Amino acid sequence: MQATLHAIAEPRRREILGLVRHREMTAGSIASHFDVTRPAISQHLRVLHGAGLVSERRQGTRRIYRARPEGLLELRKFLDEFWDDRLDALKREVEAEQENGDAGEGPRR
Amino acid sequence: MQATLHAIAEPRRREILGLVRHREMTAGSIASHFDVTRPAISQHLRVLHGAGLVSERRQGTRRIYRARPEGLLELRKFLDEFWDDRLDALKREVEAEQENGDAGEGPRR
DNA sequence: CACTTACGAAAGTCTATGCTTACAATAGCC
DNA sequence: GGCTATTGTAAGCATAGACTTTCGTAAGTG
Repeated sequence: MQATLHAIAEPRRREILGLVRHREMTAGSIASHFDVTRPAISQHLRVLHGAGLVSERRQGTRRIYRARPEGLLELRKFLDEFWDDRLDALKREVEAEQENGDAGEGPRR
Repeated sequence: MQATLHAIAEPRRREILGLVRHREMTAGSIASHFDVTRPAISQHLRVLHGAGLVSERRQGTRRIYRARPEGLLELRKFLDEFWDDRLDALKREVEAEQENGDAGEGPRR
């Protein structure tokens, strides 16, 4: 998950993901969408591939990339758990507050 | 969302989030869980707070922090959309493949 | 008021990283 | 075999960022 977060924390890499989200693209055509040099994009693609966020397929000398949404599964799970746990905690707090119902307490803070 | 990703891409900051996920904590008690200096944690807390991932409350000279799961909403949405879109695309591809049913094509790749 | 406690802010250091300019590798074409 | 096209790799550079030490600040306490 560290690799996933590190990969998508970089704006350019998220843009790349957006490009290959629906269709396959060669490294070259991906690079042509940006104003940085091709090797820079190549390095981003390596990071994305290393994190399992894109698949790489070779066709002759071309390399064809495509988004791999499964690569985001672990992160999604992390966020969902965090979210649920926190909401549960809020719920427990509210309930505890109601149980020791010392009226006239007034709004805290 | 850039701020959110930047914030949680750092492992130490995720640990901090884990600490204050269920309970409030002062900056000092948070820092005591790590082997780096207190100012380092203070800087992490500033990043987390700037990204809206923790709330900050002052009580005398103490600063009390707590996780703010709402701060993850936008990122969750981004991931969900990405996920759904991509699965939809896969579905469309499979259907298209079935429609032009040239049998004997065999498994690709 | 002096003293302590609990912090953040500022400045400097060191590493990580995104970028560039070479260069190498591999596949097709004549 | 040469030639071109498409791409990754290597090395170097400049900026970002995580950390440290030092200092400043605000709230209590005697």
